[in-house]
Order: sequence, then C-alpha cells, then structure tokens
Amino acid sequence: MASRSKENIQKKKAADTRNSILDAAEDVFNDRGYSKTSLNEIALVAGVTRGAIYWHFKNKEDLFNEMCERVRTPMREQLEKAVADSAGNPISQLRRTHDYIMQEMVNNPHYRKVVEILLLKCEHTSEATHILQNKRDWRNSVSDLLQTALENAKRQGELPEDLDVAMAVDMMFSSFWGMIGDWLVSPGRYQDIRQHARRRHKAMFDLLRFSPHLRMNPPEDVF
Amino acid sequence: MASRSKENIQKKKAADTRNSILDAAEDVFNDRGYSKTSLNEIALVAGVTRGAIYWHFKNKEDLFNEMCERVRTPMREQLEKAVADSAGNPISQLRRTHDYIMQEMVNNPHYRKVVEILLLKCEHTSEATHILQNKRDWRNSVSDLLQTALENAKRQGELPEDLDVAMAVDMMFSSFWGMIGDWLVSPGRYQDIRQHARRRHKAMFDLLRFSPHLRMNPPEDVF
DNA sequence: AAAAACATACAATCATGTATGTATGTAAGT
DNA sequence: ACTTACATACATACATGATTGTATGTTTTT
Repeated sequence: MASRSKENIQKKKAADTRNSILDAAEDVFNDRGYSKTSLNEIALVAGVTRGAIYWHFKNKEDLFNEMCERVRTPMREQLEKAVADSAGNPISQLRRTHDYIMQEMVNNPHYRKVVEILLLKCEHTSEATHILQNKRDWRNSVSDLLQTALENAKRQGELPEDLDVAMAVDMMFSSFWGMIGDWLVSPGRYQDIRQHARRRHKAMFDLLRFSPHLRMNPPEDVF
Repeated sequence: MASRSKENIQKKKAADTRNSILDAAEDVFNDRGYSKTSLNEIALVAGVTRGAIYWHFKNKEDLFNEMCERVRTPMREQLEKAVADSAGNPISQLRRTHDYIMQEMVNNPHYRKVVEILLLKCEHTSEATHILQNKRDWRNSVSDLLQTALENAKRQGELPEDLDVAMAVDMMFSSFWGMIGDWLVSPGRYQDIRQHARRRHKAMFDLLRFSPHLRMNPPEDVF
C-alpha cells in the first residue's frame, strides 16, 4: 500500500505538470496567437522545458486539442445535463443554461481563454484542419442541444408550431457567438456583459415567438 | 507628351505589380493564414520576388493593411453613399444596402477573401495590434452608419421612438458578422446565403419593431 | 547619369523534431 | 537486503530548415 501511495504521488505530480503546461498554453496562445507561439515559450511559462511538453503531448497540434478538450468536455456535459433536465419547461431551462454559460465565460478563466483563442487567436488554415474540426464539432454539439430544446418547447406550446427550428438555431447560435466575439474584441463596450446577454437572449425569444419570418413558410413579401 | 505617356506606362506597370502582389496576398493569407504565410510565398504566387514586395510595402504588416484598405475604402464609400441617400425611406434603403453587401460578399472575390481573412485567418495578438485596430475601425464605421440610419428611421416613424438604438446596432452587427463567420466556416450549410441573409434581416427588423426588450426601458421581468 | 523598379545574395535569428542524457522510483531476482 | 534492470518524467543538445531585413546588383526609362 505504501508503494501504491508513492506511485500515485508520482502520477499526480506528472498530472500537475501536464496541467501547468495546459495552463501556460492558454496564456501564451492568448497573448501571442497560436501560430506565433513556440513550444519553448509555453515551456518557460510552465516552468519546464520542451522535453516535458513532448513527453505529455505529441506536438503543438495535440497540445492545442487537449487544451480545448479540457474545457469542451465539462462544458458539453453541463449543457447535456441541462437539456436533459428540461422536460417540463424548456424555455426557462434554456434561459438558465444560457445564463450559466455566460457566468462561466465571465468567471472561469479557462473557459474564457479557450473561447477567446478559438474565436480570435487561431487561424483557420488549409493544413491545420483540426482547428476547423474543433469549431465544427463545438457548433454541432451545441446546435443539436439547442435544436432538441426548441423542439421540446414547441411540443410544450411555448413556441409556435410552425417555427423554423433550424433557422432559429442558426440565428441564436451566430448571434450568440457574434456577441461573444464582439465582447472579446471590445470588452470595454459592455459595462455588464451578463446583463446585456440576458436582454439579448430575451429579445431573441421574442423573435422566435413573434416574427413571421422565422416560420416554416415565411411571407414572400415584396423586395 | 510621348514621354509623359511612357512614364504613365511605367507607372501603370508598377501599379499592376503592386496589385498582383495584393491579389496574391489575399489568396495565400486565405490558404495558409496570416502568420504562417511567408513573403516569399506571396512573391512566388505573384510571379515576382521578395524584392518587389519590399519595394512596394514596408513589411508584412504594411502589406496586410494595404490589402484590407483596398477593400475597405470602396466598401465604406458605398455604405456612406447609401446612408446619405436614405433621407426618405431609411428601412428600405438599409435593406437594399444589406442586400448589396451580401451580393458583394458572394460575388466579389476581393471582398469575400479579405473578410474571410479578417474573420478566420488572422490572429489577434498583443504585438500585432494593427489587426485589432483594423477590426475596430471597421466596426466603428459600420456602427456609426447603422446608428444614423436607425435614428432616421425613428424620426420617420418606421421604428419605435423608444428603441434602444445602441442595443439594436449591437445586435444587428454581431448577428450579421456571426452569420458571415458561420457561413464562411460551413458554406455548405446554406443553399442560398443571400436568401438566408434576407430572411434574417427581415426577422431582425421584426425584432426592432416589436421586442419590448430592445426598448430604452426594458421590462425587468422575473429571472 | 540618375532614378525607378525590381532581383539576388547574405547575415542573423529562430522553431521544430529528434536524439541523447539523467534522475528517480519500482519490480524482480538472489 | 541488495543489486540489477527497467520505465517514467523529464532536460539538454543538435541538425535542419525557414524567414526576415537589408545590402547590393541589374535593367530600363528619362
């Protein structure tokens, strides 16, 4: 048992190193951008050498993906749980979930940093398709969740029967991430981003409920 | 006069070289991302050497800015003209302008490429503040224009008197660029992006007209 | 001849991947 | 109980290649 304990201590230390590398990556990627960041800089900030990074990660791309995963996994789980719990009252559950995400975005540095990197600090090149894949995966998982929630809301009578759910999800999604991007570019523009996000979220549901252009057969008015 | 003409020919040739460098920059930045692109690659695609680039531009950053300017200047002028012409019917003028921008985005490769670079192909680092500045400038000029147009619409009675114009502009802006970003990430998602954009634009104006949460004193309902 | 519009050559730096070194802990054999 | 062997978890060193800025040609007009 003593040896077992010692073994665990070793493993914990290695895990700590790994996490400190990921922490450093969040900071350096944020400051210098993904491409311009060298593994050496990350190593320096983490208090190790590049050797440690190559021990824990295959290369820069792998490190990047693991960094994303460390945030995406708990985020997705939280969202899935939230939607699963939304049996009775999908809209208010969505509102709570939205507020929870905004809270995490503001208060959880890991969330904010990784989102900031994905939105503003990495390039979408033809070779580094993993970044594109990362974004698409994120989008798809969130979209599916939203879609489910909106369908639930339709069944509950909280949203119009003929709501164009795909369109609504599209609009909610890009409006939300557009706002987040805007906020990250110019944080000073918002005195209270969470309050702002709440208003926008409510406005968005006014839209879903009342706009004829988000129905399955939108009006073909003059143009 | 002959000498003058020959001189002009020379100058035109130089201007052609300059433009071909900027064209090449649009393509290579798009393919490889801003950071990973070397000036040599751009030179190769443009059919010149790095010497030509350093003759026409101070460095990579300068080249980037000039590339943006070549699109931003005509775009801003078009928008300014459109808003100036909107005396009588701001809303329909805004709709036409929105449609015009989408048309350019789809049909004008220069517009699309530069927007794609700014949204997806460049990193926002602490040293390369010119990129941040570029984005802020773009945002501010478009926001001011939108703001003016919406104020006009209020005066004409086309929008509610107590509409929170700043909030509305914010929402329109981030919703629009969020959509564009989404489209550029997954073009296949939209069979007809212009039609999609039109629906969204109309829906957005439903929102401006009818949502109580976009008024100056939004309802403080339960949360 | 001199300026414009480039091309070529060079020096300095820097990042990546890998190969090799090293320290520590542990499992196995005797 | 002691050594040997080995694996983990890194650090160090090196080879390679790429990029930038600049300095120095070269050609063509004027």
